[in-house]
Amino acid sequence: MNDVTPKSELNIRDIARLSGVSRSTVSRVLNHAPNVNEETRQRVLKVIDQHNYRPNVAARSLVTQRSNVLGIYIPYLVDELFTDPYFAVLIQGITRCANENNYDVMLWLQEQDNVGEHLHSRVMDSRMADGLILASTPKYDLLPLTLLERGRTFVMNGRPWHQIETMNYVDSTNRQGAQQAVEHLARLGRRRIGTITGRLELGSGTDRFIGYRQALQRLNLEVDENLIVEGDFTEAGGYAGMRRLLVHKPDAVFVASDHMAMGALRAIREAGMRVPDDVAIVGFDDMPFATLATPPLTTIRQSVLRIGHLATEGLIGLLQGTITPPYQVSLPTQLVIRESCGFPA
Amino acid sequence: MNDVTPKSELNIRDIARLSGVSRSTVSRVLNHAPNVNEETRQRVLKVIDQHNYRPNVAARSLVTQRSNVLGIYIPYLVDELFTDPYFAVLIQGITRCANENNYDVMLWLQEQDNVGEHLHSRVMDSRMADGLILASTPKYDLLPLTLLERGRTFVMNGRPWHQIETMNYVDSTNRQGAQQAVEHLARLGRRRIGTITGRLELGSGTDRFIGYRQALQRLNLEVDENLIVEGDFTEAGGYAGMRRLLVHKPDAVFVASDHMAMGALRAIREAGMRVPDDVAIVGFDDMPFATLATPPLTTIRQSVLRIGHLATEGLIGLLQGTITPPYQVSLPTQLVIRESCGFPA
DNA sequence: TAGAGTTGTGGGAGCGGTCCCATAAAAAAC
DNA sequence: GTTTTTTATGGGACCGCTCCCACAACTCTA
Repeated sequence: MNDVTPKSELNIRDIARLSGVSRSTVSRVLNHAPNVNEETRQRVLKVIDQHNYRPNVAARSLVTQRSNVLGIYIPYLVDELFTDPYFAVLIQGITRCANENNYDVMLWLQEQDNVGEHLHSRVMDSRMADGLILASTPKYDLLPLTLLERGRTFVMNGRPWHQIETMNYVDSTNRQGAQQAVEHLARLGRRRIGTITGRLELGSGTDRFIGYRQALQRLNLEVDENLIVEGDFTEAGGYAGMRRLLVHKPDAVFVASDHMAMGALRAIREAGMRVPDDVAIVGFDDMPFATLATPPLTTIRQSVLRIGHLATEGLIGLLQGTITPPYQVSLPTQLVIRESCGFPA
Repeated sequence: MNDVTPKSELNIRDIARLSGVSRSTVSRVLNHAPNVNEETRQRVLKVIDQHNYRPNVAARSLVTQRSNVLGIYIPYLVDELFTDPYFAVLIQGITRCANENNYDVMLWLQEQDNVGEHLHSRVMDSRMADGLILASTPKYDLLPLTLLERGRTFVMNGRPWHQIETMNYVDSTNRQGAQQAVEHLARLGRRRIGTITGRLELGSGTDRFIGYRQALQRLNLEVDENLIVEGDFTEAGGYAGMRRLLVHKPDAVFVASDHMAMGALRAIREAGMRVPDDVAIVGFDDMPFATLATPPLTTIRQSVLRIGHLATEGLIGLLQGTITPPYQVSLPTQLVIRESCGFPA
């Protein structure tokens, strides 16, 4: 069928024979073990190099019981409508840290159809990954519990919904972030502060919403249900949400993600209103495009790259036993003031 | 170090013992081999289910010499400035098709620092993946040649720069697409048609530029070097490019990607000019956000999801011997008329 | 009813590594 | 100069699976 002669791979015995030593010695060279004569080592390395020999990973992991592979599980349809850069950046952060530590990365994405079961069994079946990172798992997704039950090692990105005491996770301080946003708007004299929430079945969505309410209460501002619209973290959701919100004439809106904020800005522009003059906007995430918005977006910064990095670092630590579970990290957020909410007087 | 007792995994012998058959029979059940008594099969399946047994992938691939893993290689820094949804969608297309065919997906991303060597050796060393998909490889990236030399199976996304006769690839008809764009602008009466090119060390960048020139020549329009600006496929590049272009007063611009077109629109807006009245714009890609632009973007559609799908399908076919190399696919593009270039009279 | 074919099952070898243990040679200690 | 320790190396067992071959029991054919 195939014209290419599959160059029969050499194995460790071949290398041993070619360099006149035993398999054990070759293995020692490969694994940087001590007690190998320098001359011998060089000889073996030369043969390895000449023949482009690479140890067979399957054989190696069969005996070591490790694969040096981390899995990323994204139970979240990468939105077709306006692809969310959040995940691209997160994946980047994870792979970078993984590669630095000599791990490769395996990817499991949610599909439209396999809403749960299929993907779960894929993830569970393939015992290929030593450990997993679960990206923003929704409330109804029970994979974390299953993994816990099976005794597998994993770190969640975003706080868990269940068994929070025992789970490993890295999260931003979403409540505090939302509070910062609302407090900033209040400080600028805004009083009718609305919100477009994120997906409430995600921890980040719920927590930012809670933070919003807490801030209003703390500031003794009325919580007007008309000024609360449920969004879904998409641009389209932000657009739709803002259109509904505008009817009730807010003078400021805390939008739970920059992505949605872009949609919100579009809706405001279309309505012929001005930002920040008529409506002030604060987003969340500080995505790369926040500075490019018109006007540039005031937002709450969280470093997604850093979240990915910390999650990976934690996972590797757990796997290697240098970290004792639970590994739980909260990353502070930061208010970034740009023009979409006007400057303080 | 670790409190969790690592639930000692059962192996095929355990399952055999527990269900009172031999390893061979369990193996037959696992692999849906014929000649297994129905009653026996059920008994074995029950034991497997009760104990959540999963065959060890390392052991299996050691003997079958297959891993059922595909690798994706992205030699392209996922841009921090304005993350390109192209890759997110491509990855989605690939993993979907891979999963449908019972393959898992491994990811290798370019990092800032490992500009070449590091990543290459990662990819080459890990013989874990049965085959690879290379996403938009630049001219100077010699990985395809190395892989070819080593006899490994891979499909390129975007046409190769070398050994084009023997390489497997899936590409859009970029030249024709660019021609469609320019011809459309000419048809609408535009004469000073400029372009912001993509990264010219990518096939797509070069081909779209070639298509632009060919179209002008075919239409007997002058090729004015002042109306040609080299871009890099980023939003920021589009913005910068358009600012330079505006000085020479084009009445239309073919922008080699929607992503750049967003930046171009921003530059035009800032300059106080109007689209399409003063400058008509045609993009390329038909990204999800093209409809959301102000004004909605006329563009050349290519289905990135489909490209990913076809590349994966091809790769799997090559691996399984149902496709004979070279596997070379060209996907037609399609002009999508929206408002950024005005409607035909 | 003997011979040939079919069906269901078990056991051995081997995939390509790692790691423990044995051992020879060299170096250090007394 | 003998004993002890260190250094360098080799060989066997094993990781958990697949696949080939052997073989028993049963069915079919003439």
